[in-house]
Amino acid sequence: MVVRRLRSLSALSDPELELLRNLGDRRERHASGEELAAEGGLSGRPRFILSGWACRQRVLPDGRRQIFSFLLPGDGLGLSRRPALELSTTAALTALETVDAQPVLQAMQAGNAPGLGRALATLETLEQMLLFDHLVRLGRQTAYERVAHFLLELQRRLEIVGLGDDQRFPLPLTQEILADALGLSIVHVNRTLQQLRRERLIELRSGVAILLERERLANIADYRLPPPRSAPASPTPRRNGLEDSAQL
Amino acid sequence: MVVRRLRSLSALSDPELELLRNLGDRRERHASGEELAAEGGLSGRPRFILSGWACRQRVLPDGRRQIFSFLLPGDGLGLSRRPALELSTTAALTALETVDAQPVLQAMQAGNAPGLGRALATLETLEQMLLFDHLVRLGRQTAYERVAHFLLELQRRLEIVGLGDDQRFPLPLTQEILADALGLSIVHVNRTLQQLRRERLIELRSGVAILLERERLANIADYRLPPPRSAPASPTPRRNGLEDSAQL
DNA sequence: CGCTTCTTTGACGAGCCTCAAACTGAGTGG
DNA sequence: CCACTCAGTTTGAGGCTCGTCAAAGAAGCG
Repeated sequence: MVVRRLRSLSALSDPELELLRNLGDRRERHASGEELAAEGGLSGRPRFILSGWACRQRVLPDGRRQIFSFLLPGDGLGLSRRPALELSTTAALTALETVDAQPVLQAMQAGNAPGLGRALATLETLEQMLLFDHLVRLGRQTAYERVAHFLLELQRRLEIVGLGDDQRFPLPLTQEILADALGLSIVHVNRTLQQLRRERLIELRSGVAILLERERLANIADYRLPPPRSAPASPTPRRNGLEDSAQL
Repeated sequence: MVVRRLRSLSALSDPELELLRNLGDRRERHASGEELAAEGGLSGRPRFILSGWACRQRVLPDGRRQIFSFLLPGDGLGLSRRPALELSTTAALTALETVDAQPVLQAMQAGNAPGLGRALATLETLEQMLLFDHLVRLGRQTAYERVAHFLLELQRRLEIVGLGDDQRFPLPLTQEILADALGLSIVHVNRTLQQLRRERLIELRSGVAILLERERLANIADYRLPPPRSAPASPTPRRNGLEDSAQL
């Protein structure tokens, strides 16, 4: 999972791969709904996600909530060492399994992991790109476009780490969570999904999404995918990212 | 300007201050509307803004535009060395004056500018906080709240660098730019501003904004200011940040 | 089976957008 | 000094998108 994600960002040397594969101990499990860190920077507890979904969000005093980003298997939490402010909270959306990423950061600081350094730098850039995409969705797209764009983003991200294929992927989110991410009401998310289904663009049932017509969706949402960084991921036994125990 | 901004983030040693003050050469001027860098990372041309306003934005193929953030005097462009992707473009909103920030980055890499390192790290964190604030505005606030929140943010940021006081500040933006930042139509921005004026919460004329009732605005918009980092800025001869020649 | 959580549907209204046009102010040139 | 233009602001009318309220199904779970 993590190996796969980082390799998609930069070539890694054998010792670097070895380091990643040895991260296996120091695993941790978190229940759905658990708060992983009060701060945005998560300073001091850098981790990788092995399985499950989390999100970064802010809750307003009147109960409104805005989700900033989703964290999927292979993504990192708190990898950038920044002074922490109350930027956002990170919460597990499903049961979650993580590993300590500290050894990776140490190797980088010691200077003997240039590939990992590049990979993590690119990871940060990509995260920022996702934030920008999200701003465009919220600021300049209709509900219909937002949902389509968001589903395409998830499809792509999950395919990269080997969860799902080019049209099918796990989607363990309630419509309330979608609403809080996309800046819509639950009811309107529901109606929008129905419309996409009625038009045979997507299918959605029991935690699995299927993009029936990716091309048309991409046109609707003006979805442009990031330029590929390295060799495309090789086919892998399909997993849904929500198993009890996940690989690195 | 730059000195003031960075000092508000971290204590700086005398040599560090000296370094900043010697940045003066290698100034550059940019006309309003000019594109400063095609990429988000701006890699290779790190700069500080001495005077004028810029923004980071993305333009959709159908002409819609979303502004991600505003860059004010004292802010940096392309300071983080990230692999550049087509994340966003940076454009000057007014005539702009910048200086090369390369010497600062070099001193940091050489390891002999810990204060500057902290300052720039905090700067990045604050930038991300602004992005999150922006996401909340776009996703979960009404037009009325958005405008109020945004004006409060600008007031605070400009006060920190000594432009304007606790209720008055320069605002060289057209309503079209406001609309593209706040995810609204020009017409609706106009109506919202009128409402705020009618209710005697703000005044707006010829490039200057006045927040008549900051407290009430802050309540309306649920605006919470970031925790202060160091001593409050000392009073300074007021400037509007748009002069022909600006100080460091 | 009965609870809770999630999804779905309907009715209604408010917020915001679009279109269109008038108005203002700052140049620019005759 | 007066058209004239051009960018920006303001106003009105009308309509679509999306939110709110309410309640009825489904679906998971002990």
